Order: sequence, then C-alpha cells, then structure tokens
Amino acid sequence: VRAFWRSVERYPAGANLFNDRSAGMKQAIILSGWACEMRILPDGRRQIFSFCLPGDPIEIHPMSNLGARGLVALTRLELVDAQSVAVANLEAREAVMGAIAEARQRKEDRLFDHMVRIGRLTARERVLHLLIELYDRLDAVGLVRNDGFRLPLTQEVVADALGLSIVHINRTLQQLRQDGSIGLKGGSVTLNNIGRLATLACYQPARQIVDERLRDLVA
Amino acid sequence: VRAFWRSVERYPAGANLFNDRSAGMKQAIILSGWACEMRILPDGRRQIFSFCLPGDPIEIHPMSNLGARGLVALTRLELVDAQSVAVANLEAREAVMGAIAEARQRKEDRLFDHMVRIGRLTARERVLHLLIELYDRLDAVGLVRNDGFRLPLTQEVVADALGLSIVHINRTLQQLRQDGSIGLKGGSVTLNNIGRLATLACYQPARQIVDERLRDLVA
DNA sequence: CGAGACTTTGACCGTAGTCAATTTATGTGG
DNA sequence: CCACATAAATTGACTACGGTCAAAGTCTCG
Repeated sequence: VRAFWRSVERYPAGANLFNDRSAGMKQAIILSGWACEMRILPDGRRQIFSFCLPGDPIEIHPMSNLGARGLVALTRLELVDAQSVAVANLEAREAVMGAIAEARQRKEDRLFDHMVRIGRLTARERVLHLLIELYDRLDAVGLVRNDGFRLPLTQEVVADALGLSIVHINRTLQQLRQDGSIGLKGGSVTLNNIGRLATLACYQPARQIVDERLRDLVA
Repeated sequence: VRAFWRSVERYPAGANLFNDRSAGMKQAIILSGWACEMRILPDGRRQIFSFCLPGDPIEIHPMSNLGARGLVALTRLELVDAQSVAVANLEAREAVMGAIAEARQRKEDRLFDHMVRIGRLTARERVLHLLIELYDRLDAVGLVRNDGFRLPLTQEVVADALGLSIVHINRTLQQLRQDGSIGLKGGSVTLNNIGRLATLACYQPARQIVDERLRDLVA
C-alpha cells in the first residue's frame, strides 16, 4: 500500500505526457483530473480524439515512439502506475488486469462514437452526445451528483474535440441552456431529462446498438 | 497449399460480414476486393470508419458480438482465413503473424487520421487526404500503376466516409479535376504531383508526424 | 487592482446541404 | 447487339449551418 502511494505521479494542467525514463510504454491509471489525446496540424488546427477521465487506463508512450497522437493533461492530474495497482491488490490481481483490459476495449468503441459525432451529427447533437457520454462515464465512477457533473473543459477544448469553432460551441451551449436541455454554470453541467436528450442526439449505449443491428439483419 | 485455397471465402458486393459459425472472432485477410467498417444511425445517416483493402487483415465478429461497427463488402470479396495462411507458411509463420500485428497497428493509426479528416479538414482537403492514403496503401501492395489506381467506390460511399453530402463530393471532385490535381475516369484515379497534394491536404506519413512532435517538444 | 484567459455577442460571409431535374453509365434480358 | 431499367454522376437554384472577425463583457488569480 505504501508502494501504491509512492507510485503516484502528478502533472500540472497543460503537461505533455510521455515516458522519458525508458524506451518502453508505461501503463497508468488516472486517479483524478482529466486528460485528452489529440493531434495538432502543421497549420495549428487541432483535433482532440478522446477524453481520459478518472479511472481510465492510459498508455504513456516514449518520446521516440510518440506516434500520431499526443496525450495532454487538461487539469492537474494524478496517475498511478498500473503495475503498482496490481501489486497492491495481489489477491485481486487478475480482476484488476481484466478490468483494465475491458476499459481499453470500451475506449476503442468510443473512438467510433466520436467519429459518428464529428462526421454525421449536427452541432447541437454533437454537444449533447458528448455531454451524455461524459455523464455515463463519470456516473460509472461515482462522479455524478443529481444529474450533474463537473466539466473542466474550456469551450475551446470542446470545439477542438467536436470539430466546430469556439464561437459556434458557445452559441450552441446558449441555445441548449435556453431551451432547458442543460444547465451550465461555474464549470458544472446538468442534463435535464437525459433519456430525451439521448434520443435527440442519436446517443445509444453500446448494447443498444448491437440489439439494433441484430434486428436489422433479421429483417 | 491446397488447404490454403480451400479456405478462401467469397462474398458478393454489399454482403454483411459476420461469423455465423461460432461465437468466436475470426481473423481473415483480404485477397481481393474492398470492404468498409461503418455504422448506420437510427435515422439512416451513415458513417464509414475505415476502408479495408487487399492485403489488410480483418476481424469477423460473431453476430452476438457485432459491437458498434458493421463490416460490409463494397465489391466482390475474396478472403482467406488467417490461420490457413500461417499453416501454409509454416516456416515463415512468425513473420506472417508479425506482419498481421503490424498491419493492425497501422490500421489503428489510420483511425486517428480519419478523425482529423472529418473533424478538421475542409471538403477539398478531406478528399485529397483520403485519396492519398488509399494511394499509399495500394502502392504498398502493388496496386498502383503510374500514379493511378482503381477506386471502386461510389461518390455516396466517399461522402459517408468523409462526413459530406454526395452532391458536395461531386462538386469537390469536379473542382480537383478542373485544376488538374487529379484525374478521374471510369473508376480509376490519378494523383498529379502527389507531394504537392499531400502538403495541401495536411497529409503526413506517420513517421513525419513523430518527427514534428519531437521538434515541438524541444522547442 | 490589473493582466490574461475565457465567454459572450453582433455583423457578415462562405462552405456545404437540400431539393429536384437531367445526363450518363452499367447491366440485363431479348 | 440493341432496348430498357436501374444505379450513379452531374448540374442548377436556393438555403442554412457553421465560420470568421472584432469588440465587449466576465472571471480568475496573483
């Protein structure tokens, strides 16, 4: 348990995360804070691929192998090395590793959700779809309090994730606020009638998508 | 070798690919033809996530586990089971499996390229960026003849991949043709001065992206 | 209190979408 | 090989969603 706390790493907001110790890839889990994976184009345009939330496993690549995406802290960040977690829970080691593997799978699924968002949804739908995804994920780790959660993202970050301009994100949020779909003040969001919003935004939990495809194939 | 040819499967254009034999996932390699991974929204909108070309490894999931993406044949398709390939090349088994693993890695990288395309590029850039990617991939398997290749995609499919309307794809292609950037007739494309086009479209081979990030971090 | 980051608003523009009609392949049966 | 049916590509007219530019208003935090 001592080893666990000794293996906690902290990064300030804005930090580029990469493994400077070795040439290998390091597995870690977020204890608190948000990060994102992104790429910056030569001309400055930016695309955010995914958000990494507390409880998410992340892979920290060595600089020499950065690949096509960077991992950046969006807030102050606390990580633990995945190894240490396994060691600290020797009896439940298998379960821990299994949970990490499953989280990794769900993360891949979310990449496809994100492509649908930026490829085929309207601005309104994109914003709602993203907020609902974040709601679900934060809910799973107990960070939702009566339909609301803390959203430590600037509108610029949301814009770069959703492939929209910052001004348009602002207007879309205003509109959602005005028609009562969401509440938004002081960095906290509330989703009012999340079921209805999910329908509006074509948001479907993974299982639902599967069911539907099966139905289509039968028909 | 007999076993190899006996394990070739054929599908007609438009076929939904899934494993109906077992509950497991089947690994295969495309011998000829194109496929794509995609999702259809409840209201009929469609997003194509990736194209699968000759030489690409693909995973055919069981129906009960379709997940959030469907695999669909875009042309007549010939597959071989990955197992059979390994068996037919017993001496080079390791090399074959390694190549498949690497191809899988590159496929994941391409997902991020695709997100940049639909999230942050203009219509013109999206089309060029996609064409160049296809060029590179087809070139790697010897399917490029003097700067041109066969493109068995309807404009509707391109539109659904790039998150644009079919009409706008058509206009963009016209424009690229008129200014001499590309040649396009009878299902074959030519890229004129691919280096210049790559710059215009913010297209960067993976390694180049890495180099640049390193430079940024140093700066 | 002041500096800088973030949000908000207005005016205007332009890229891309929609609708609808026409032209051009593609392919099939006779 | 031709006639017809269907899918795909193309074009025009118009719309609208979202982008850009610029300024003003808020919020944080040292």
